[in-house]
Amino acid sequence: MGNDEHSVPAKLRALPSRSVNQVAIAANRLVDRALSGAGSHRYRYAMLATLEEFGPSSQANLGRCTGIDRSDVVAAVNALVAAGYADRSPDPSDGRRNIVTITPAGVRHLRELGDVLAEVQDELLRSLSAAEREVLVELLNRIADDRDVLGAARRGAARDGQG
Amino acid sequence: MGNDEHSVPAKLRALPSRSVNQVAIAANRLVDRALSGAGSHRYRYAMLATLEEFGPSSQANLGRCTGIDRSDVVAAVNALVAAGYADRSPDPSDGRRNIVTITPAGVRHLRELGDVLAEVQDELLRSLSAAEREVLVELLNRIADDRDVLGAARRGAARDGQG
DNA sequence: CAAATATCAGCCTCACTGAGATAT
DNA sequence: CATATCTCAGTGTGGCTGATATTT
Repeated sequence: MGNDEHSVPAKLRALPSRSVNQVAIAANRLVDRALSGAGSHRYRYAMLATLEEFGPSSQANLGRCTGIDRSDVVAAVNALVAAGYADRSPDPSDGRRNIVTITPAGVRHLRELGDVLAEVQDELLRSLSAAEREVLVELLNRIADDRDVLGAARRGAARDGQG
Repeated sequence: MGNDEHSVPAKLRALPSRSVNQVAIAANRLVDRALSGAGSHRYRYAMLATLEEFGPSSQANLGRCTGIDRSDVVAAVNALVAAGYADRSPDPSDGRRNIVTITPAGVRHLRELGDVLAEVQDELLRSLSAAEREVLVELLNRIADDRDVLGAARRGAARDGQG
């Protein structure tokens, strides 16, 4: 029989969509394990980071900034509020919206999770030099930005605010 | 309110695990749509490519080469056999194994899917130059190889065959 | 009326687990 | 006996859809 040692076919190694997916699987495994060990979750980190960097935000906007589905934002905000890491209050100037605000405890939690995640990235990327890591992230973000525009346009967003 | 135009926080943009996941989501969306349009599936392409490149193989080995779980290999092989793209027969020299072989129709199907996938890659990576695409794949494969060794070791594989 | 928001209820699939029967 | 293979049954969850109520 041809190949009883496991090696990946050239056709698959040369397929970017596949390589990126394999790495994403590994990355998510590491991240999810680490964050759940820290009593948190990918989505919550993303939302806390957004709230800290951009200030209070509607839930819809949180979804846009993080790429998390509107439907899942609800649950994640619930968790943040329940843990005391965020406050949710109705927007006085727009009755449709809730304004979500990060709390001091949320800021502390964000820092902790940031430390945890830094270790995870280091583990994930240990086979890459610092320069290579930068290149990788730059290329990935270029693709993500490119595709995200379409996604947002298709969904009819990217139209409110400073737009 | 801080940021009503949707832009991604720096903390998230600088997180490789996140960037890679965003791109993987976009990639899988494109690939799955295209392959299902061609009446096929990611897993089936991976297995056909493996069978063509390495020759007939046990199902367990197919799983190792493609990174597809043993459990999902069963269903994918079923589909290939039902479509006439592969044959499955018991291994005369090892009663535990099935030997899976690609058929001529399977080879033709593989080529078709290869064409479809080439277009998809081009669409996914349209914001990158040819050189950048190569760099991206090289870096991703380095990570995947690195992490895969561990995964295989943890699972107790990478022990049979040529060692 | 059209469009945006928050929420809920639920879907599908992928990656994965556990256990079994069989064979080495 | 320990280990490997194939198979099935089932799980968790991530990303997503559809619908509703509310407000703009």
